[in-house]
Parts: sequence; C-alpha cells; structure tokens
Amino acid sequence: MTIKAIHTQVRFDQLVSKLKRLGYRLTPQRMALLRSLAVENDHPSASQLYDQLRSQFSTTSIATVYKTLNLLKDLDEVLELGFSDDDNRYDGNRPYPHPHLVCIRCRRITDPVIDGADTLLHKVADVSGYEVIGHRLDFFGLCPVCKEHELGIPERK
Amino acid sequence: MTIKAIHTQVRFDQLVSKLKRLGYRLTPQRMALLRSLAVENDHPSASQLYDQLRSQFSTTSIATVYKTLNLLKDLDEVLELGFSDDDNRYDGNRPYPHPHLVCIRCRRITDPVIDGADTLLHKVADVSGYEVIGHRLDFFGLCPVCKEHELGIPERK
DNA sequence: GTGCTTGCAAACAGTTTGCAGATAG
DNA sequence: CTATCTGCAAACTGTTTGCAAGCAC
Repeated sequence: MTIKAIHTQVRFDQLVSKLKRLGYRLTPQRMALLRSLAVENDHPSASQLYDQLRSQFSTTSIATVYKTLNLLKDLDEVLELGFSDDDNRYDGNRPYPHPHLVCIRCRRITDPVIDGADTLLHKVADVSGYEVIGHRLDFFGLCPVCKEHELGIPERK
Repeated sequence: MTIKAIHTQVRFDQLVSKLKRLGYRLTPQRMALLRSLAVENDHPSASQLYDQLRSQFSTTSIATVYKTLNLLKDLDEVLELGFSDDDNRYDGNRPYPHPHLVCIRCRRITDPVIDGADTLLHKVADVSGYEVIGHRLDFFGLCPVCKEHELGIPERK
C-alpha cells in the first residue's frame, strides 16, 4: 500500500467520523463521494465527481453531488475553488485557503509547496486596515508537461 | 480639478485613442462606458456600468456593456475579476494582474499597496517548473468601515 | 453606402431548489 | 417509524449569441 493510498484512507475515515458524529446519514452515495474527495492531490469538478459516482450508482443525480459538496463546505471539510468561466473545483484534503497552480492548457490544479503566503497576508492586513479572513492565491500558467507540448513536442496521452 | 479627476481624464483619453487607432467606432454608448471605466479606484460590475449607461441612454442594453467589456478585455485594457458566486468586476485602470482586497460585507474592492507579490510569483515558478503567465491574488475580509459595524453597530439590510 | 455596432430576445451553462418517493438509523 | 436524503425536473443568474435595424465613418 502506497503512502498516497494510506493518506486517502485516513482522510476518508476522518470525513466519515465527522458526519457520523454530527448525526448526518451515511448513504452509499455519500460514502462513495467522500472516497472520491479523499483522494490526495486532486481537485475534481462537480461533474467529474458525478461521473465517478454514476459508475457505481447509475441513477444518481448531479443535485446529490452538489448537496453533499455544500454540506461539506459548510462543515469546513471541503474547499471550493470557484471559477466564473469554468466548473468550480473542490479540494477535500486541504479545506483551508492555500495557493494553487492552475494549468491553462490541461486545467490540472496542484498545490505548490511554497512559503511566503502568510507574510503577504499579514502585510496586506497591516497596510489596509482590513480584518483579513480568507484569501485566494491562484497562479496560472503551463505545467511542465504542457510547456513541452507548446514547444512543438507531440502530445502524449 | 483634483488629481483623481485628472487621472480619469488621462485614462479616458488613452482608451479613446487606442480604439480610434485600431479602427473601432466611437459610438456615444462606448464613450460613456469608457468614461465610467476610467474612474480611478473603482471596480464596477457589468450591471453597475449598465445602470450608469442607462441614465444617459435609456434604451441601451446589458449586451452592449458586455460586448464592449469583452472588446477591451481582448485589447488588454480591462482586467476582469471573475467571481463564481457573484457578478464579475472590471478594472479599467490597472489592466494587469495585481492583488485585490475584497470586503465580504459591502463588496467594495480596493487595490492594496504592497510589494512581495512578485517574489511569491517567482518562487512558485521555481518550485513547480510551471511557466507562470498570470495570477490572481484576492484577500477577503472586512474593510475598516464594516469592521466597526460588526463590533456592535446594527447591520442595515 | 458599407459594414460595424446596437438592442432586443432567446440561448446557454453551472448551480440551486422544490417536491415526491426512498431509506438510514 | 420518521426525518433526512435522493433523484428528477424546473428555476435561477450572470453572461453570451443571433439577428434585424441603426448609425459612425
């Protein structure tokens, strides 16, 4: 079992316990969705989650996906990354504001390992007099794979 | 004439020259919209711009507003700030990525005067191997005025 | 006069909501 | 048993598009 698989299992268990503790019902659809969300390093869209769910429950609906995502959002267990010109994306692993890297070609979203965001945060609060409660730091560009493609190297799948 | 008013005039002239130079038609509706966009330190929504336009041209339509905004966006003369759960906002004065402060209570958007964003940008590029092309740095919180209100002064709806 | 622009209405896409029937606890 | 959850369809919202008429150049 890989480290990644262990992380997924731990996160899944966390989510299940929290819902159980708060008295929410653990329907099969919810369990499956929690499992998809617990997969590490992924930032799926609602419709990607819907597709995954539908492979197990052929009659499920996108409304169920959204209702569960909104529940988890309210419980601070999922971070929603809204995009006005694209599907929103969901992070079930780090449900607190943090920087994201968005590839404008393949739309993959990753979490860069950087510090310095908090420094900037405090600087903004100091300078502006705002009480800063949240933030959204997105960097757009070409991921290493797509950068190669743009240079003329043929696409690999 | 205030410094602010001078800035607005200069920016308005810039926009008009660019459209003229590129052969776009300077209709009265466009001129009025350019004037609204050139107002400094403002981040209006399409419908706010529409309201302003309608006070001069009672039969104008929101489609005209969007068409002109998209034209200016393509010419890199307007920065669009998309919000998945709210109207998009437009910055006609600094049409390049820069940090924003968003008040979650009154929805006012301002430009904080900070440095350090570029440092973070280069750090992200170095660490990730991405070719970073753009960014979006938003800080959410309570502006000084709304912070006071939250401290006990009753909210008005 | 030419063809870009406007203004209206309809289309569009992602998300949310209402409700009747199903089901977890 | 019963309150919550599901699944369907309709509603909703901000933005875009198609097209006929208007008007800048």
